[in-house]
Amino acid sequence: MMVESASETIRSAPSGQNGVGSLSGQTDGSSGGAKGTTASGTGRDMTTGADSNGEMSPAELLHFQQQQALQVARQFLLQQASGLSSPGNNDSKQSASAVQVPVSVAMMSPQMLTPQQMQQILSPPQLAGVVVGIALQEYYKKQQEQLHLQLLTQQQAGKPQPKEALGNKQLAFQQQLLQMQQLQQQHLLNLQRQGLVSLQPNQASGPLQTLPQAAVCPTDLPQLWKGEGAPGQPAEDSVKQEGLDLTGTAATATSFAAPPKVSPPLSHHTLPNGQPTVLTSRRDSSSHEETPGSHPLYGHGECKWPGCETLCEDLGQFIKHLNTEHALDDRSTAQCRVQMQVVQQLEIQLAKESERLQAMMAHLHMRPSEPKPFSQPLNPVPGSSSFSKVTVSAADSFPDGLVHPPTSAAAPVTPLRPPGLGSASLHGGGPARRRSSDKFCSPISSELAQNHEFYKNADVRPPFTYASLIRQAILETPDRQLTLNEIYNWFTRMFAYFRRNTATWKNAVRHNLSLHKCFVRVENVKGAVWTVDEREYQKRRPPKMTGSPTLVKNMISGLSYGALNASYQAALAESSFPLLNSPGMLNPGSASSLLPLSHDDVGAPVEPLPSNGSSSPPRLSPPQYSHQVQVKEEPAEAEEDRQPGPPLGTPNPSASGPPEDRDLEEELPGEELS
DNA sequence: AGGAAGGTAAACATGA
DNA sequence: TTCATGTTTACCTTCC
Repeated sequence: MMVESASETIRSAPSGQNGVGSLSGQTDGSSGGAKGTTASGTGRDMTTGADSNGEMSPAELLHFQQQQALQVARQFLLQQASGLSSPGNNDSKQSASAVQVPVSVAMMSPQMLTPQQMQQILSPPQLAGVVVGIALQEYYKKQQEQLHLQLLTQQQAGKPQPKEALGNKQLAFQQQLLQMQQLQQQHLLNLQRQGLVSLQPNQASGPLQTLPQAAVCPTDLPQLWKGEGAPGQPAEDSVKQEGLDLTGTAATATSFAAPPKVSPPLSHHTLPNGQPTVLTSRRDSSSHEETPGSHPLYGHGECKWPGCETLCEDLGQFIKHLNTEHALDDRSTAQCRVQMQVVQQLEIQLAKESERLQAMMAHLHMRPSEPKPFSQPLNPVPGSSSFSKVTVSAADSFPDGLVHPPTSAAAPVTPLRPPGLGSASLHGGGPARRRSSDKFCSPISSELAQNHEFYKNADVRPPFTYASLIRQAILETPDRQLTLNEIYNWFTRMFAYFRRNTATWKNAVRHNLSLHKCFVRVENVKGAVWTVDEREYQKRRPPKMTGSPTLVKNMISGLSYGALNASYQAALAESSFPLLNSPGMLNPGSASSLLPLSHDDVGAPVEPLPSNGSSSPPRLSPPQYSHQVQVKEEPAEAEEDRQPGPPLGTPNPSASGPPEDRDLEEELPGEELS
């Protein structure tokens, strides 16, 4: 049975059922890998093209390459001089894989690293050395290729070139290469000393191979792109990547270059559901600023070609400039290759990060103490007990009121339990059925408002009961009514968790709708819609009064709704004000929905309800549904509910309660009390 | 230990 | 017939 449900989930999810088809690809990471492969292949193609499409004469080419080599060497020496060892020696533990830097930090951090934080980690000055190493490697290879090309060209073309001249040049070039090799080795040793590289004997000749995950710091790329230019430029300036705008096509993938334009490096590559878009995202990111009359390499009146910045008045001029200055030549090709390498590195890193994200999310689906084997993160077994025990205490509002859940990296943010909430957050090893918000203080609307993005992206089961979720879904709508399918859609829209196991939770939703009296089915012209009877909902579950269960019980059984309502407020005053004051409460969606609700549910008990007689729908919450409300009518209970006159002097918000009070009232329901 | 609440599964009915 | 919707029951787990 479970298997069937799971398979159904798998089938139904991509089918777009209930309008969630757009989410179907969220967990499919294969595309990224495929694209990555494509990128690699393209890179090789480009390399080949560079070799075969050279238009410069060998002498020019050699000169050009030498200039580049010198420039790179200069930068390298600068890096050496400025000291790659940056502030934290602890960084020396960031070994071979620079990716491990965010890994360790992220894992140790109580909160997930934001892309900005990752950026800070990935692009500190010490990483410049890595980049220089890559640059050296790149240009070293290129020099070799060009040298080989030169030789081939000369042999085939049979150009009558003085052997001596060529020999001298080759000699000088080879010396240069030798120098570069030495620099490479020196650089490698330097990196090794600092722990940036774990040197392996067979890789000593190629730093790049030792840095497969090295985070290419694009801030250094301009140095490469500008390598042949401004030879007299002070080295310091070359490090500053001054004025470089990397927001063009090439740099959008690495747009975390210049500080003012700092943007999360991964955010551009991560869909809201957390899936990397890899290459497509590069296109997207480059095209996002593309307008019908623009060009991805043209923006803000200047050429966005890496290291160019040539001012162009209009697009036409730019096109002309592009065709003249950035035609297909070795230089452009080399720049492309550099850029591709950057992209490749980022893709590798992205793949690593995505993998880590999956592992983290999978981990979060298991309780830490859960000895069960690692379950399939992307397709949890529906109905399994382990699945039910997912409850990461995401309901716990973060004390700082921040929305910790990420907006870009698909919420690896672990909803870590705020220390201050103590056991309430744990709710005792909480299986999902003990939704924290149901029994404790976190209001669902507040919680959802605060962690909306998190639940939207992270495959974490929301710590709310189905009933509270359904209620929230209904209350969020202006009309306070939803069809079943709309409720489904709300679930899938709001919670990544509910984008799978559709058969399970949909059944649960229907079950809850039918089971709980607080959900009223209203026959509409179009069909049936579901509304919420707040009174029933609040009556449904008693507030968990701290320290006095008996009191609660007495209240439930003996007091009228008004008294209960008063107790709600008392409890609220004690426990929930901080939460209610949280920014989440000001969420427009929830707030807008709260006001009328308060009017409805709070006012109802005090109003002379029986005006409609006992036959009237007792749980007719929304006034607009004065028409036929049917189903699930419990006249007896309704009569009970209608015992007017809150004896305990319940504040009657329906009379003249300020909106704030109404909001508070709305948040009063038992589930939101502690 | 037992009840309450909630989650899950399933059977069944109904209507489009 | 199939599917969505709705109802109901049963069983389970967890908490109190």
